[in-house]
Amino acid sequence: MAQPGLRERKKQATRRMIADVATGLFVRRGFDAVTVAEIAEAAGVSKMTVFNYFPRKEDLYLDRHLDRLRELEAVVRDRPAGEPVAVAMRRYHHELLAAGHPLSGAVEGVRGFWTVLHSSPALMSRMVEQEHEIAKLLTRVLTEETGDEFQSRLVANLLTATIITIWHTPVSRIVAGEDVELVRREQVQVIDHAFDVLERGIGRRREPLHSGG
Amino acid sequence: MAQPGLRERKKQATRRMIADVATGLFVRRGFDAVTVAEIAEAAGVSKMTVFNYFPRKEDLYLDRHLDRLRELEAVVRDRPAGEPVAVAMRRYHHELLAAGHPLSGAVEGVRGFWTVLHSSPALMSRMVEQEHEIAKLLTRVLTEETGDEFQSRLVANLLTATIITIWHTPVSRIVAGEDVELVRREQVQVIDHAFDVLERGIGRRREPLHSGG
DNA sequence: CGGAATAGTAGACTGAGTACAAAATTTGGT
DNA sequence: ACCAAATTTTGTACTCAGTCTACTATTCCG
Repeated sequence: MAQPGLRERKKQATRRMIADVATGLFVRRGFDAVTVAEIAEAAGVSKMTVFNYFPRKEDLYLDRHLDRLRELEAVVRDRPAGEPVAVAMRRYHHELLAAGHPLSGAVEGVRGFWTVLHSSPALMSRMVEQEHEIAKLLTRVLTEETGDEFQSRLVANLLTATIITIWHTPVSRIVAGEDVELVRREQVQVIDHAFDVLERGIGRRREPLHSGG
Repeated sequence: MAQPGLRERKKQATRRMIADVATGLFVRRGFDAVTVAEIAEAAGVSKMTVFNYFPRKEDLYLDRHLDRLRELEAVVRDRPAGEPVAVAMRRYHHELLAAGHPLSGAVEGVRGFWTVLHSSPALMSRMVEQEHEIAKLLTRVLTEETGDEFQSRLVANLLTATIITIWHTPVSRIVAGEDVELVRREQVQVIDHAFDVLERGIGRRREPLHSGG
């Protein structure tokens, strides 16, 4: 079994350290007001090293992207045989929420995260690009599975739109000052409603969301 | 009535001229190989003037974006009372196709356009950002109409995913070398199939796309 | 230990985008 | 035709992200 080895462990530590230093500076002073040279200096490392680990400045802040991609790929690939993707994805999001995972969006920390994100067009742009990469990933995986590229891309794009909406909803509510615990509780219905619409289509009339129950 | 006036007419002419010069250079030599300074020089204008008209270099190439937003907004706003958005949007895309409009995607010119687009990550990123702006626009218009922001965002994002897929499909087929006329003819079904899935959901089994008929 | 990989450094360079103040042009009124 | 205000354009200098290259330090493994 591939024991990481000193070299690999040092690399991961350096990577984390740089990202943490950078995030700290971004949160305190805003994304645009911090230069990469400053980050390098504060992290005790050369500017080139920063770019070695993070090809773009924005990636210093949005550094969980690869993990997310890997997880979403696993959700699709490892689902029970014959189970529709939407079902697996719905379950996954319920689990994220139940586990209090930051990516569920219904978590205290998103307030600060979102504020920094919104302060910089460059960061927003990169985030949108990452969402696009989710769609590309899902397209690829589904195409491998079914062989029908058009249908796969359509489903992948719709699925991604659903995922994005599910994330955006609690985040904007929390940023708007709503109670985190309340948002968290109602998020169960948000997830179910979004996937209901995805599975049954926007052409069907449905109950309004907060109709009690 | 506000006759344009010399000043305004000159501005529009200058804008067009700069965009045309830039596009010409991009097509001939690739997006990244052309500097803004060069474009300015070739257009007989200062670099600052270029940035006056186009805030980002990428906007020199993707300069129809505002027009597109305005049209999509009109499609939603001016649809017959009570008609579902998806129906209006489906009709609009059939009309684009029938009119041989470049934005239908099923047109000879997309080959060159797409090649340049794909050659540059910066351009691709900007295009994705523009697609995101479509979703934001639709969210805003639908929210104004219904008052339900969550539902509006969900529908807007799904609608945008559908639109994107509808555009991407003929483009990638044409780039792959398929016959433009064939793609154009089959695009009618692509549009209908995509909107069927949007309206009826991905949970329903449907006929495969090319089952004849 | 010692040579091969690999990680990190220094510093110069490119090019997008901004700041600012001076110069040119259009406008509308007289 | 002329003038003054408003607006557009320009030149210049600047900042900063990101790249390139040649050099040094560290880790790996036999």
